Amino acid sequence: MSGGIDSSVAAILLKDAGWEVIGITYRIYDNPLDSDTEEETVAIKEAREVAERLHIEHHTLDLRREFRETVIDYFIREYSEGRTPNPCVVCNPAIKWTYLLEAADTLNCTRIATGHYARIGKENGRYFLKKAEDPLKDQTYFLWKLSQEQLARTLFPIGGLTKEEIRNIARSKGFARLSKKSESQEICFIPDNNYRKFLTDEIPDFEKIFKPGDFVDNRGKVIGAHKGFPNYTIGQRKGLGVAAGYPLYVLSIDPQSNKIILGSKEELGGSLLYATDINYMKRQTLCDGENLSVKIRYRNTGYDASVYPEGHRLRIEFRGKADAITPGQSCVLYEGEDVVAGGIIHSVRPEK
RNA sequence: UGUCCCAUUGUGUAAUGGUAGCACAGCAGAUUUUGGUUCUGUCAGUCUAGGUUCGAAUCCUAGUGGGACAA
Repeated sequence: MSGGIDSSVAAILLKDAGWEVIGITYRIYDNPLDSDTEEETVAIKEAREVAERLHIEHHTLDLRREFRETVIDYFIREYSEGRTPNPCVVCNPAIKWTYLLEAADTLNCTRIATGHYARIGKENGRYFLKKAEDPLKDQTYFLWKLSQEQLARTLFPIGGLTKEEIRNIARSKGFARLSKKSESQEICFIPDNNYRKFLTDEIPDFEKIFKPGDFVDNRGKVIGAHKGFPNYTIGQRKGLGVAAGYPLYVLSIDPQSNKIILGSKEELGGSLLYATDINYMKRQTLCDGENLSVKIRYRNTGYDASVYPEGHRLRIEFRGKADAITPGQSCVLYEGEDVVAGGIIHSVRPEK
C-alpha cells in the first residue's frame, strides 16, 4: 500500500471479496517526513490511515538499503554508461515482489496483491501478464521482468477496472480525498523530478568525470556543446540549446568519444534492436521470425516486428521505423493482450 | 587598395514603402508509476548615424561588420 488510490482500492476490493487482508508499506527512500509526528513519511502515514479505516493489519518495512543497492545504484550506473535506465522495471521484481513475498511467508499469507493495472493469465502451465482493462493505464510494460514464481502468487485486484471506476469505488467507500489525489508519480526517489540534478548530486566529482563535450551531426560536424552525457537520453529534444530551424533530437550517445549525435525526427527512427536479459512469460521460447507487437516505451501502442531468438538474446526487426530506440529501456513483446516476453534493449546497430 | 553582395528577436529566415510573421532554441504549464516524446501558452528583433516620404525593415548617403571577386 503506497497511500495512493490504486493500492487502497485494491485492498478494499480484496476485503470485500472476503480475503483476509494485511497491508504492507515500504519505505524505500528518505522522503519528506510528516510535519506533525516527524516520525513517518507522509505516504506511510496515509497508507496506515487507510489500513486503519479498513480495519486491516498493517506493517511498514524499511527497505532503504536494499532499494539503494539494487535500484538507485543501477540507475546511476546506467546513466554513467550512456544508457537510459528504467528503475520501475528493476524495482518491481527485485524489491516490490521479492519483499512482499518474503513478508507473505512470514505472515502466513498465500497470495500477494498490488495496485497495478494489469491482469494475469495462465495457459499450458505458464503464467503471463495481460494488458489491463483500461488501455490508458496499462502497466504491463513495467512488469515484464516478473518470474513465474512471482506471478503464480500475485493478484491484481484493479486490473479489470478503469481509472474512473477506481475513483468511483474510492468515493463510494468514503475515501473521497484519495479519489482526488493527483496521478503524478515520476521517479519515486527523486522528489523534485529533476533526475539530472539527482545525478550530479549523487555522483561524487560528477564534473570531473563527465566533462562537457561536442554535439555533432550525422557527418561529425560540431554543432554545439553538451554538459556531460549523463544529462541526456536518446530521443531528447528539450534542453539541447541548439537551433537548426527544425527540431533536433539526441540520436545516440558515445561515452568513449564523449560525443552526442543530434539529428532530425526522421533520423531518429530505427528498424532493428538487440535485446538481452530476456524473460519469457507466456511462451517458454520463440520461433524464428514470429510477428509480434513490440513496445519500446511506456506510452506507445507498440510496433509490428519480427522476432528472432539468437542465443540468450533477441533480434527484433521492425516492419516500419520505430521511434528513438533507447539502450537501457525495456522492450516488451505482446501477442494481442498477452505479454509473451520482455527484455532490455542492448544495442540498435547490426552485429555479427 | 578597387568593384560587387549582405546585415531583421539567442539562431535560421519572411514581409507590392504603410508600421514585423514563421521555425528552432529559451521559459512556463498540461500529460505521465522510468527517461524521452507530444500538446498548449509565452518572452524576445529590423547594425549605427543622417536623409527622402504623410509614412521605411523595405529608397538614398556615410559609417561599422561579414562575404565574393580583383595583382
